[in-house]
Amino acid sequence: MRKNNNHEELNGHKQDEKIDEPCVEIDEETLFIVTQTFKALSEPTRVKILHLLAQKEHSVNDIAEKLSLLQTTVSHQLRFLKNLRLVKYRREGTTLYYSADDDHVMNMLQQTMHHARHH
Amino acid sequence: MRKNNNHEELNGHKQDEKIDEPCVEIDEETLFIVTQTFKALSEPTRVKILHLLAQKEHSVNDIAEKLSLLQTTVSHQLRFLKNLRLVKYRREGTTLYYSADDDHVMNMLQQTMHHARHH
DNA sequence: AACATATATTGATATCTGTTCATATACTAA
DNA sequence: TTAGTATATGAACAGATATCAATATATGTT
Repeated sequence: MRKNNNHEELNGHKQDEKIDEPCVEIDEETLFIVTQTFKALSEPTRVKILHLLAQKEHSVNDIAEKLSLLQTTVSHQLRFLKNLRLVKYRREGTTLYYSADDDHVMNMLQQTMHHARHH
Repeated sequence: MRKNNNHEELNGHKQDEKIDEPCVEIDEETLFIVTQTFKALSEPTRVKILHLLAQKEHSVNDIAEKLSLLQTTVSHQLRFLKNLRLVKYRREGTTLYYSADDDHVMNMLQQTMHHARHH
């Protein structure tokens, strides 16, 4: 593999207009965000977690128990999702309640699951 | 990793209704299709290829040249996309012209790119 | 037939990544 | 403070995978 996966170089070449035609070249920043977003939805564990959070907020342990996963596994995946701002959390004592935080992505997930179920 | 990635066991437990509520458990087949679909969109090379095919059909070599990729790399990714029925091709002599073949996925890609460009 | 072109396939390799284990941190209560 | 609970972090391992190089296949032309 020879990919440029470091998100650091987000230099500000913003003066060129972002035309929204499909024939336009994809700038690196857009490409990174898009691929990362889809990557979040490309793993069973993360999809299960997001699907659970689509109903209502859950604590880390709740998620781990409901999905039969280790607490540490859930925590790792939640960090991934939180870095992408797909989930957020609120604290209550020592418990963190996570919930979905990106309507566009959650809608895509529901839509695609529906699409997959009906062939 | 301990995942069940083989798509073979698609046993027919179809008698239970496919309710379309978010609180329903995800069956393994749906989960597999959904994650594979998103995986297709989770890599820069494949996104670039699909974005190119969003405009019009292209031959393998055209794609390779336009994206500065090796022919063999493009061929590999096209096979991946074709297995998921995201692209199709027509033959003209020795040349294969590939084109997009899944409106839902192509719309998702365009939508998400648009979404990413505007924060 | 031989040759040229376009694409596919196979194998090797390096990189990536999801999970696990061990441990650390954060908060609460006594 | 100490103990207990909930969560996060870091290292390491194993499995997955994107790319590359070499080769094979397929089609068309002469």
